[in-house]
This record gives sequence, C-alpha cells and structure tokens, in this order.
Amino acid sequence: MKLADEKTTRDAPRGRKTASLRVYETLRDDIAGGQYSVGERLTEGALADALKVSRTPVREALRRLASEGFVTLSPHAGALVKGWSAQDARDVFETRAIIESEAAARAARNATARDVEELDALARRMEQAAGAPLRDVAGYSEMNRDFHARILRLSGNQRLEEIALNLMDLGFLVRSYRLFEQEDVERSLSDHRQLVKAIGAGEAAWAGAVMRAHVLATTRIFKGTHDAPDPHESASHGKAGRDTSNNVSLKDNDR
Amino acid sequence: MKLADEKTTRDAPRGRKTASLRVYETLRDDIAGGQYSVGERLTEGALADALKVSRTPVREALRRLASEGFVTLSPHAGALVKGWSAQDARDVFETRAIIESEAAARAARNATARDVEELDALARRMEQAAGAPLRDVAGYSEMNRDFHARILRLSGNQRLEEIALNLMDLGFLVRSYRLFEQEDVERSLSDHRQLVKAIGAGEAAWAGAVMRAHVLATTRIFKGTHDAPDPHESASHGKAGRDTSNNVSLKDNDR
DNA sequence: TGCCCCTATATTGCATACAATCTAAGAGAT
DNA sequence: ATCTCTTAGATTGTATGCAATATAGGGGCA
Repeated sequence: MKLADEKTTRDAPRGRKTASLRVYETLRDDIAGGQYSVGERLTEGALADALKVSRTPVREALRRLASEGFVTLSPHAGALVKGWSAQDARDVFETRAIIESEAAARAARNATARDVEELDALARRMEQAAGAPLRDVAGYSEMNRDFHARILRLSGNQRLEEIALNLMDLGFLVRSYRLFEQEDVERSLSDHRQLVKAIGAGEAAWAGAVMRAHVLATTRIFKGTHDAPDPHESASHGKAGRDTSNNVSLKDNDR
Repeated sequence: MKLADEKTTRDAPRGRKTASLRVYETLRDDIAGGQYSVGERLTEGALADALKVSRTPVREALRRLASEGFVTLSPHAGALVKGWSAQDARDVFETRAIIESEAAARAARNATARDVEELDALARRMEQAAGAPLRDVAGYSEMNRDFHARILRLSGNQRLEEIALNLMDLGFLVRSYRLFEQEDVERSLSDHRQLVKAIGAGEAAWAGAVMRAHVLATTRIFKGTHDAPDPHESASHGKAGRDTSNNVSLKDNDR
C-alpha cells in the first residue's frame, strides 16, 4: 500500500496528514460502519463543528465521498448518505465477478513461482486466523482484501485493478463481513486454495471460473438484506436535479 | 431539464451553473483538447486569475479532475497534467472490451423490439453522417458514444454502465477521434450493424464477440502513438529543470 | 571547488466572512 | 379553511486573508 521512500536524508518531512484527508477517512469509516442512517443529510457546518475543523476540508471530503459513491451530492441540497437496493448489490457483485474472473485468468498467465508462493502463504495465514469462531473479523477482512488485491495486481492491467478495488471498497461491502457464517468462511477459504492451485498451474480458464463462482457466491448473503429506493444519480456526470429520496433506513439485523 | 422560470425580465446571469462546474468543464475540455502539455503544472492562483474566479472553485475543479484521471495532485505539490503511456491506453481498451462485451451479451438478452429499432435508427444516422470525408467529427463522436451508452443501458447493470462510460470519457479518448481514418470509420459502422443484428436476434454470445472485436480494434490506433512516463516519477537526478525530456508533448498540428 | 545548511519566496491548506440560493413557516386575501 | 405570496432562517457557494509547507537560490565551511 505504502511505498517506502527513504530518499531524504534529513528528518522525515512526511509528517501530518492534511485535515481534508482526516475528515475523509473519518466520514468514510463512519458511513461504512453504519454510524449514519441511509438518507441522512450531512450538513457541512455540523460536521465541521463535530470534527473541529472548518467547512473547507469538510467540503473537499464530501466531494471525494460523492465521487466514490458513499454519498449523493446535489447542487444546493447538500450531501445525503447513499442507500442501496438489492439490485445495486447484485449489480456490484456481478460486475466484480466479470472483472475479477478476467483478472484471475490473466494472473494465471502472468504469475511467477514467487507470486504463487506469496499467495499461498497469505491463504494459509487466513486459514489460521479463521478459527472455529471467527473473531478478528476486521483482520480477516483485511487479509481477504489483500488476497484479491494481489491477484488483481498480477493481472497486469492497472485499470482493471483500480476498478475492482473501488468496487471492493464500497461502503456496504464493509458491513457485509458481519453476515459471514462459518459455512461461508469455509467455502471462501476453499475457493482461495483452489485459486492458488489454478494460478500456480497456469490454468487461466480454471482460475477465472473459480473466481467467478467465488465472487457470485457472496451475492447470496445480500439477497433481500438491504432495501432502499433509487440512488440513481451517478456522480461522474452529475447534473443532478432534485433528490427527494426518502431512503429506507438500514436495519442492522445481523444474526 | 431546465427549470429556469423567470418571473420577471431580470438580467440573465449567464447560466445557472456554479462557478466550480464551469471551471471543471473548461479545464477538462482544455486538457482533453491538448491546450496543456503533459506534465505541466497547474497552479491554482494562475487558473483562478485566468478564469476570473477565486481559488476555491478552482480547487474543487482540480480535485474532481484528479478523481477522474485528468490530473495527478500531490499533497502540497499541486496538480500536474496527467500523461499516459501506450500501456495505459492498452489497459483501458482491454478493460472496455471485457466490460462492454459482457454488456452487449446481456443487452442481447434484455432488448425489446423497440430498443433494437432505436439502436438501428441511430446506426443509420451515423452512416448518413459519415460521408466519404468525415467532417463533423464531434457529432459523429457524440453519436458513437450514444450508441455504446444505449447498449450499456440495455445490459440492466447500472454499475457496469457507469464504469464503462467513465472509461469512454477518459481524456485521451477525446483526442482519439482525430486519428480516425476512413477505413476505421467504415469498419466501425460495419461493427455497429452487426451489433444491432446480434442484439436483435438475441444472440448473446455473438453480440459479446462483436463488441469485443469492435473495442479492441480501436486499440491499434493508439499503438505507439502516445508515450509518457508516470508523472509521479521522482526526479532522482534532478537536473534543475522540468523533466520534459521524457514527456512527449502532443502536437495538435500534426495533420 | 564542492557540499550542506539556511533563508527567501511561491504555492498549497485551512479558516473565516460574505453572497446566493433553497426551505419552510406565517400572514393575508378570497 | 385553503391557497398564495411574502419573509425569515438555514445552508451551500464563493471570496479573501492567514498559516503551513515545499521549492529554489545564496552563503558558510571543509
């Protein structure tokens, strides 16, 4: 994630994160963590007051969150926490299946023996971390993300990698790991073992198929779990009109 | 969707768009149009002065441009016009091929007779507009974008649609249509006819294959055309000056 | 002469003040 | 009582000033 850069001989000038970045990270984690209800309006002044900064960094953070799909931003109406429907979740996982299966196939063609070894080591560490009762959910999620990220990197297509990572980092994904059952964890680990085998063998078609199944299997967990009406506005070419969405609040029915 | 209902004949303030949006559009078009050289630094103050606004909307526009891949910006170093390598272009078109072929296949399953009729009408209009010497390049490009956008919409997957549109709208794509030769235009139109047929017949595999070939064919135009290293390459041997030696500035009078 | 530190300047990051616009509530007329 | 218009409040959009930081150039020392 972070590149080591020891070029400078003086004491480290890379010090403080900017306030804008801090606000962005705080809001992103809070939204992903369910601190705000879907459809809730985030006013700049209130956030600035709560986070002890001025409105300027808050504005920049909100713009970035909008571009990444966490909030919707209308010209003078402010920011609303974005909701998602079952259809949205299905769209995301189908898109991930398409992209990541292709990436896995390419990874099978490109991976060196060392790459496969590193993937295998990571898969083993995940199996160790996943005890009968999965306790460190955050750590497991992090390793899972790293596993997928490595395969994406091995695809050799930077754009593919970036898009898939963005899809993985979408807000509701973060909450999803709460819903993991032990059965799902075991299936996921089995998929990972199979992926390492396929990539190690250079079997592109096999690797792609396993990845497709692996990603699509996760969709089932979301079926009918969340519900919210249209978040139909995309931030890329936003000429948003009025957004009077009364989004259904999220239910935290983790079993 | 303009709702400019003026109660009295007051002076029209040259559009209701916010200054931030105007600055964004101006910079985006200028960058896409080659007004700035690759690697050039865009300082907020100079831009604000030139565009007769304050630095605030300029900052927001630069942030958005960075999120869309037009510039890179480092914490305190400012914004640099992003370059792209032949590898970047290849990555984008391969990714488009993956996503849009899948979208075309799904469109073949979902399209109604009316959808096919509209696609066919658009394809015919493009053929009419493409006279022996292609003159209205901008109009043709717009119709081409619309054609692809309609198929993406018919895929029924909103996320897929959004991602593919973003890839299509990347900056260097805007310049690409200058490079179209008559031969390429004819091939493209032929592909479109075939796509309409395949979608109309509900042949998902056929539609996907045609779309894949159609997108990948465009890659050839870029092969070796552009070249630029990553702009965040640190000038390790800092020779007291801009490292324009490696950056190939795009000349727009090369025709 | 060459290297390093130090200072000067330009630029970005943030805070605050003001203007434009939207939202909502209330008074008055029919 | 209901509808419409007006008006006050709140919120976003923009401008400006100040602080923090990076970059560039000069002076001191080996």
